[in-house]
Amino acid sequence: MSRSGADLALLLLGGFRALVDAASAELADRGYEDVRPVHDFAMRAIAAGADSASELGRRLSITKQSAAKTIAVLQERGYVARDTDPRDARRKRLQVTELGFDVLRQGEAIFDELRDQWAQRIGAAELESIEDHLTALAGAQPVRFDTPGWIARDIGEPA
Amino acid sequence: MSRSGADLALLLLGGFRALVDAASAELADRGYEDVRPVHDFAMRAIAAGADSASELGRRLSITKQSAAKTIAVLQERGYVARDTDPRDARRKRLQVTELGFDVLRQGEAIFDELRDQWAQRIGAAELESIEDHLTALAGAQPVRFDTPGWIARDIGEPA
DNA sequence: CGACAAAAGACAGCCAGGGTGTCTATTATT
DNA sequence: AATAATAGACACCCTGGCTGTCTTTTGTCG
Repeated sequence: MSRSGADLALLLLGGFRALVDAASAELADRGYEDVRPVHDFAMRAIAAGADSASELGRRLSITKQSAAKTIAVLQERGYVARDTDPRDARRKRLQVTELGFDVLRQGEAIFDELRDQWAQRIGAAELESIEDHLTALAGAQPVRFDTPGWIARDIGEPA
Repeated sequence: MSRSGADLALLLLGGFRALVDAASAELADRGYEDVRPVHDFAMRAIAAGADSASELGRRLSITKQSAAKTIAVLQERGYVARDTDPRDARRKRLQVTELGFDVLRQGEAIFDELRDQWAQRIGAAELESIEDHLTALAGAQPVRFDTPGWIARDIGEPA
């Protein structure tokens, strides 16, 4: 049965949301109710070397001001620390805190568990085939993870 | 090569965005620069029978107030008409205009063209296999298409 | 070395598309 | 007839994006 292009797009979105919603719910169950997917993603980038608002903005393909906003939230919640950069007085250097790393580790484990479940349901080879195809079709572009609103929202919806 | 669960989620999102961004850009090229994916989706639901703000909200799994907001935008732009419902004085009956149907038809054609391109790149059977698997994994859940911000944004990003 | 350009972060205000709360009018149910 | 449920309108809020502006600091160039 051949589907419409719009159905395909919605299936991809549905798959994404199934994973992300499940991961967010599990993280909330583990005590991290205030961690949105975009926060997790930003922390990953910071942990990977984006140690300033401007660099984080470049990594996430968003403006430095938006990045700074996210950083402020993460700092407020104790996931990220921000101090002056000894090498450059203009900059503030970012670091993921121990708490932040704990979120990252747990998030990683949860996502991998969810993926395993998918592999068990459709077969590991099939899942890898999907991943390879998607990589070929869309994986070359850096995916923009900007997720205002819905993906950053509290779990427990819809209204 | 086995990937992480988070990578899988991002691949799905990347695929979705590749399709949606391309479709939005093409629609804009055809003169519909003010049509966001969420607008297209809302119009589909209205055309399919969601003839009131409350029903549209239920279809999209959003509040009636949010639905009303989207409707107001669509009405303003001439894609949807809203008049009193002769059967129920509480209601406003919604209808997609001719202009709105034109957007829907073009959007449909564009998405199908994009899907065909994918089928040509990875093979029609492979693409259908992906669709079937995704349907099995996540297709049973109504996907919430609420897309504040990024997906509703103008084409031409990132900044 | 000085002038100028580029970069950093902070501050301010704006936006889209979600949300909640409240209200009045209408319809449905008991 | 009384009450419950529903509709839309209005108001305000939120998140995570955006743009513009500013001052300070660093880098580049003549």
